[in-house]
Amino acid sequence: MISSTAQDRRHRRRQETIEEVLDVAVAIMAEHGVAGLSIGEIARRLGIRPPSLYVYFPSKHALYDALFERGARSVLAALSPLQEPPPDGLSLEEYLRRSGAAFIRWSVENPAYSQLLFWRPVPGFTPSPAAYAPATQLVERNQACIAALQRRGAVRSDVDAATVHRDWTILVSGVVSQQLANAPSESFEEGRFTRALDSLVAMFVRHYARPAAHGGTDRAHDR
Amino acid sequence: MISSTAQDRRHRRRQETIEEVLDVAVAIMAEHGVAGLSIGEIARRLGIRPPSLYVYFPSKHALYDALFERGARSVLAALSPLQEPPPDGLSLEEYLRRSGAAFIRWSVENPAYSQLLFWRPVPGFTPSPAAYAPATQLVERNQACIAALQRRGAVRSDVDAATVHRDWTILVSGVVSQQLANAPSESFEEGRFTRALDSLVAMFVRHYARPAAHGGTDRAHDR
DNA sequence: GTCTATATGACGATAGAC
DNA sequence: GTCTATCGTCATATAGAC
Repeated sequence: MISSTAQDRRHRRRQETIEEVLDVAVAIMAEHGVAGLSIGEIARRLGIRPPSLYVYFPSKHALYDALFERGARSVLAALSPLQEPPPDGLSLEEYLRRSGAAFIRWSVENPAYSQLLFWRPVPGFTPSPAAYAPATQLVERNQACIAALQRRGAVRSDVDAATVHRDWTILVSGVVSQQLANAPSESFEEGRFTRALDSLVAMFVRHYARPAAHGGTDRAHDR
Repeated sequence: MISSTAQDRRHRRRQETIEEVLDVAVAIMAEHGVAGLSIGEIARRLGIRPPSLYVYFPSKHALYDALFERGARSVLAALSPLQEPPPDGLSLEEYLRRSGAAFIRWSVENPAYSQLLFWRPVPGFTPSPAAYAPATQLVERNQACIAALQRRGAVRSDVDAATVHRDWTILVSGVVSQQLANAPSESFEEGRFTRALDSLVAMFVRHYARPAAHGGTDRAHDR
């Protein structure tokens, strides 16, 4: 049993070191770009020699894989407070505004992760299924929410939920892509593209929401 | 005069070599990603030694700069047939559909260039003003077209043309970003995101077009 | 188990012979 | 203009001290 606690301590210490390595790696990616990450630079900042890093990660690709999984878990956590079954009285507009804002905020505040996750800028690197799993979960959750809103009558019934979801991901990824490529230093609040979200949600809802029953706020294109 | 023609020939020969180098570089970027470009690989494919390339480009960044300018000129050329002042009877919807399709098609058919131009995946590289000029011209042209359509009465007058242009670039870059990141091997015609263009144009026009005068096809949100 | 020391080969880049 | 030789740095890998 003593050996067990010793193992635990060793294991915990190892995990702490791994987290430290990943933290430094994220900082370097944020400064020099995702492809600008180098083993030597990580070791330099940690005050160790490059070969020591191979104790924790068998290769640079394995390091990228851990970063990918960490990033996917992070964005999943950033979106978890408002996901799964959207609260009952929540309108499509409110759901899109909240989930869109949360995702876009995370993306511009974690540019290194979002580039690694959504742009694939590392030549030979493909994430492992394990690292990819949280990312898949994110997409599925979002798609399930839109489908639920459609069953609830908040979304036009003459279009596939998958199509609505696809178009929504295009809008959101367009905002992120434009903001990060053209003005990466602007904050979420003051970003010239992030501020377009409300306008885009209005446009999207106008096109895809089921028109309200109590009058004619909108009537083209449905049915 | 003889020396002049000799110089011309030398100069032409040099330009041909430069174009050859750039062609090979684009092919490598398409295979291994923009950051996967290497001087050694270019030399290998051209059957020369790496140092010989420094006769034509003083550094790898200068090579990227030439590639950036070449890409910007290429996309500008791909869009030039339908630009500047949009033809008189052309509706907003038709203009967006055509210019959007042309840009998206170029982007998915030239993924290496579009990543270099719009994603900035090379750590220390920033394009020179000369290389950047054609890209600026592209944006200005598009913005001018939207402003012209607004003056002509095809676009709502209660919003800034710059806002309309910003939202349009978000849609288009969203399509490109999603298509290249998730399914880069799909063609423009069969792409699961490129095919969303018509639907997105419809959504966009519904929100931003000035409603037709002859009836009530649409009436919400337009002053 | 974790580190230092050291080796290999590829890279971007420069100097200088031809 | 093209080459050889060379430099410093990188990712990667192995050997061996503690």
